[in-house]
Amino acid sequence: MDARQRATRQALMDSATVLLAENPGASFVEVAEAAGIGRATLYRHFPSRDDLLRALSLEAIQATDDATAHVMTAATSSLDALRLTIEAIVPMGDRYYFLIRQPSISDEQVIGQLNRQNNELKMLIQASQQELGIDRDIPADWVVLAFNNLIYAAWQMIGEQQVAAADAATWVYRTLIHGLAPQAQPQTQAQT
Amino acid sequence: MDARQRATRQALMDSATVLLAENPGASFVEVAEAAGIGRATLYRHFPSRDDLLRALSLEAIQATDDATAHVMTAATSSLDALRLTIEAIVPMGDRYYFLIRQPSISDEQVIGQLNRQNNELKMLIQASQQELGIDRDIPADWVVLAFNNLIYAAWQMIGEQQVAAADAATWVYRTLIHGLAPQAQPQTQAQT
DNA sequence: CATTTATGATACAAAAATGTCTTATTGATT
DNA sequence: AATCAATAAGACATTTTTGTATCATAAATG
Repeated sequence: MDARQRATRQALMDSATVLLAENPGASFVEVAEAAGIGRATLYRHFPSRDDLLRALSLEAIQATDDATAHVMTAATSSLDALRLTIEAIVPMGDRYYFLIRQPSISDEQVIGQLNRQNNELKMLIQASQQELGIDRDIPADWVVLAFNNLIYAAWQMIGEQQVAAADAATWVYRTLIHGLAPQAQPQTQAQT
Repeated sequence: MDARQRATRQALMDSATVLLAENPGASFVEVAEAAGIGRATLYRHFPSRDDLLRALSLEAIQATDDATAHVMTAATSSLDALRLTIEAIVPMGDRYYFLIRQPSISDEQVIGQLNRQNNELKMLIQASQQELGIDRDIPADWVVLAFNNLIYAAWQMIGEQQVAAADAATWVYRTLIHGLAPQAQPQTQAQT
């Protein structure tokens, strides 16, 4: 029954994720071309555009869950968990980017899963605020938005400037937690 | 010749900016409906979709230029100029958001203007690095991306969470420069 | 008030996108 | 090697989108 079917399906989903991340309005003709398969085959796998979007979204959500599964056990603090999460997600590239950029996800399940992920992130942030790793005066919702958009910035940086994912992840964490002003040096203060 | 023509044109561009910022793939039917005008009138003003996109882009670029025109003379330092720029742009909402979200701008002039704006921002950032307001070890391109995406985050925050633009602008600057960790207090250190 | 001019409504045509179906071919499976 | 399943290619119908043209109406200008 299956062998090349699973192969084409995976190749299809991979190329579609990349394509739709860059151009969310791409047509099914373009999706099929990008995957190097016939349009009929595309429809056989995904009867409608919504089906494809839904499958790609759920796969991306699952992939981010997998990538961050180890975080809670490995982290020494909530702030450290945040750092590990960034390091896990930034290298995922298009997969996560796809989730952010998609404007019209109307599927119940997808929306539910996205809300769950955002809530988990928010709770992690609130825990960090309890532990005084993040200022309690900052709304947790702002931290969530800043987090997501800095991840997006990292994706752009990797794509446009050819930098390593690990470097980009470092900058995301640095920006989010310490900002880009020069770090206070733990050495002799400068005299006037 | 003109009177209601300019009126409808402005109302049209305003509503189109909002609509296309939220849904970049909106059809001309939707654009006309959102503006409350006939589809024929829309085509009379903008013969093609590209014409509309181009006009909206150039208007948005001009608007951001206007909003930041005072910055260079009013700023006390490059870092202060960055702060003033954030405070000027964040309240612009959809206008600036429109510029970021539009995926397919192929117009030469628009691309040129966007590059100019990004270059001006980059030079301001490099000046801040010279003045030690921003760490010289951070790539200026990263600061540019972080800047733009945090502005975007501010727009989301204002729209979703009903916060004041001034507050959002504060958080953007705080995140970008100092990060979200608790600020070092200039008072007696806590004893163990 | 008369004339010009933008507009709304509608009709129409061309193109693109979506979705279904059939047939021959190619690649797995046994 | 024989069979079965998946695919490519293409025909076809439907819907959406885009763009043009016409005409009557309403509003601004002189």
